[in-house]
Amino acid sequence: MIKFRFCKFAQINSITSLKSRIGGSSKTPEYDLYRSYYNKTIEDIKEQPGVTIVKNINDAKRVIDILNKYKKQPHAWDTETIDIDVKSETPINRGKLICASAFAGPEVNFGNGPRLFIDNFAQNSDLIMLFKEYFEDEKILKIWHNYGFDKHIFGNHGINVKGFFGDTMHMARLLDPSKQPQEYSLAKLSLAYEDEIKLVKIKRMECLLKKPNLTDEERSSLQLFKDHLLDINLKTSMKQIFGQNKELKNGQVSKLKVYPKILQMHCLPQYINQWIEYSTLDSEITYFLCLTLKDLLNKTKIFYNLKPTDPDFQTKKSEFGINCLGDIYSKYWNSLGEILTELEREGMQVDMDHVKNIKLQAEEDMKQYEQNFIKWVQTTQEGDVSQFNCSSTQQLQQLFFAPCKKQQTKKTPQMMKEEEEEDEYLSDGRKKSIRKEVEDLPEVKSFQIDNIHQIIKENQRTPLKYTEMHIKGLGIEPLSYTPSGMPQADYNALKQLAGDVEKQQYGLIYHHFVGKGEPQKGIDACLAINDLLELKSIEVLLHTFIIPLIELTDPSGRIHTSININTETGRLSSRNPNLLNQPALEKDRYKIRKSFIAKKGNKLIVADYGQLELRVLAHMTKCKAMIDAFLKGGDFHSRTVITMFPHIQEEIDKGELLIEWDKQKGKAPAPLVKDKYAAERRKAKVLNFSIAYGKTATGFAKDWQCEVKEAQKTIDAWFAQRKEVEQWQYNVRMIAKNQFFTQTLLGRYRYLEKYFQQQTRSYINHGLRAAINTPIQGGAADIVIAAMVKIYKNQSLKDLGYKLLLQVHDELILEGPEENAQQALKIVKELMENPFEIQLELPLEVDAKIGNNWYECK
DNA sequence: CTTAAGCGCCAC
DNA sequence: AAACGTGGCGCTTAAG
Repeated sequence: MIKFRFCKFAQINSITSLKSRIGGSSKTPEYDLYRSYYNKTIEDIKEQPGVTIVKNINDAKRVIDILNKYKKQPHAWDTETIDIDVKSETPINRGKLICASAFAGPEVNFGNGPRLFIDNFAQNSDLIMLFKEYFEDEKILKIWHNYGFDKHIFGNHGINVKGFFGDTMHMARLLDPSKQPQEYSLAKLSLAYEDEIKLVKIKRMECLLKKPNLTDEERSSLQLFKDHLLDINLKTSMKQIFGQNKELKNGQVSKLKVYPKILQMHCLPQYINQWIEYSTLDSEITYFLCLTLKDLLNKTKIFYNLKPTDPDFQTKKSEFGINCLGDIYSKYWNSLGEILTELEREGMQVDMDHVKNIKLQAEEDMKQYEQNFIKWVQTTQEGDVSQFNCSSTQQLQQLFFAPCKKQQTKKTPQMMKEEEEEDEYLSDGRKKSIRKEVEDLPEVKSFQIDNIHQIIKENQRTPLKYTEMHIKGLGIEPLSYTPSGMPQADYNALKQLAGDVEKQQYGLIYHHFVGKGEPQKGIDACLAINDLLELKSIEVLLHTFIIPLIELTDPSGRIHTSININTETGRLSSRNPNLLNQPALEKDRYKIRKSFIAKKGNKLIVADYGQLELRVLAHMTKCKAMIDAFLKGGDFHSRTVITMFPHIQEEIDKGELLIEWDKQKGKAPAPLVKDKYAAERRKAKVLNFSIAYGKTATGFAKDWQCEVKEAQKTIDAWFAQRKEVEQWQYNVRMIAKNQFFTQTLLGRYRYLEKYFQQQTRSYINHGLRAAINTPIQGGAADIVIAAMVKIYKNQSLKDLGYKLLLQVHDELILEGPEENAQQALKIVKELMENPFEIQLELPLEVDAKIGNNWYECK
């Protein structure tokens, strides 16, 4: 092999010399360099047995004919991309394809065998466009791993991929949602299901070899596959194949691993063969993994609400007409896979003027609070602390609670696991830390700060970049401790220090200063901490919501979050940015939800399920009291209150108290529960929500600031009328303990071995809480997913121009033409209230609103 | 420069 | 013996 053919090339042959071009423009000198070199590389590629390489138009045309010839069977695809940082960026309008690989079955011979590699770089950079018609043919089914990503990348090339057969990541999630998130990578799954995949491969081969009308082409493909590919079952990670230990200047080898850039692997002769092997293996594994997972999903039967002792255990279908996980996939999750990509691409329109406005406002508001607080901190310190960082937890811990001893921490299951594990190394060669031991806080601790005054230390000529700031602790008794044993400096703790400043009920720090005979200082401290709390709350809004919104909105003014199915309960999650945790209305001081708007001429429809999880609980437990309360309607928590307190029930019976009153009918003839018994109602509400989470008396006592006994009495009062819930929870816990799983409304499984294998109480308790929570939370997710599928498939909504934009756990957001809003709203409500063919034990209620922005619709 | 841990906080 | 379930993510700090 001729290396360094061009002199100038030496500079990019070294892995480290090339600065990351990821996310950059492809019209750069570096790219040109790759292009010029690549022409030669691609000509010199060694043909690998079993792999067909497409490197010109003629190859492409020939291969497309073959793909079309096998259009009756699904084809697995995978892509490799540049110009995108996959960790932090949406692939929408970002990222380009440099090659694609396919596998359509071991018998499908693309010329040199069943693995297909399509080049799409340099002189071939539009080769993929020849496949446009193929990809857009919805009759030809394609298999993907993490479909959303590839679909968007193709979208960037103007190819609207259709014919979605399945996503192996979603299949694996459905089959077993209880793994760590990183365990769903193609590499990890191929390892986890290695044995099953091998069997599927062999069976497939046997079946194909028996095929009566096998062509010569097919026979030779099968032979190539058998000789060269059949035994390759595991995908090695890119890091493993291409990672090298960095060479230090002194010639030693560092533990630091370095990796070539994607383009280097694609373009440099020393990588290209391995690169092609690596890329084509991806689609081949996706193909067999899909067959394997489909099989496993179909084999995983669902017998919900049936005990093994029931006579029809083996034969009875679930009430939803679902026999196995495979049915859930084909009925709901397959569509969901397609729906999520559409939500992502559609995105939400952002009112940039509003966001920029509130950004300025927030920054302005923060200034004064920050000044006030730091000014106060300065009064407690001898040295200069003008650079005190209010966002630093450590500095706050030091300021308030030092000196203090760290609390002895109990070993968490996580720590026990870490102790057992062998040393793990991080990608940069560092040993993965085994949870650092924290130390006691000294009275004075120093922190590194920017040397803004350009102070020059003794024995130094120039000012160093950093200098030190010393913080002397006030020595307040810590109120609570973090898991690592440090004093907690969260909202709760700081609030207790400050007290209620408005009401002049000063908090613990006031008493601290009073003890020292300085009450005025105490008041000042409370005021300062109060300002700090204000500052922190604004900071959170600014940094978690406002700034990311500005940074991540695309040039056309829409924001595209990426939506994942990656929770253990089957809920969705959202990233870049997370749009599912927008501040609740009460906390949204800058009305951030007003930033999410409908396009001009459009309206948003926001449709919420009312008390969805409680309804799922009522349905699954068949709890009479709860179902009854829901059927009667009105304020559910008020209804809960009256069943818990007999004297309140009496007042209702006598007509001295009302559950609800329509204000349009004038003044209420009697007081309402939510007014007269506001405190009780609040408790009932918390109970209603928290019991599903498995919260205990101790937890309630802490929240309500009462004795555990009293909390237990309230809980008992709740359960007294809801015996079915108690019984159901008992049953579910028993199944969890004995069989290590729990099931959602639709019968999806969540496996709990990991909680019960560890024999620590904390882990087991966690498992038991997860067991009773998952059916409810996951059941609610099942309902919303079913509703999304119904909405997506509804022709009337399509005709009205309404499209789904987002799901927020129990809420769906759609956008469409203003003139059709009322009509669409009716349909959406109807579909959401009837997500299944069957009716539940109680109706589902949906509250839907029309508005110009998300705020208006709430 | 990078990565990761720890903390804290947002939602349902 | 623990004490409320499911997530994403920004910031600080430490370390290679």
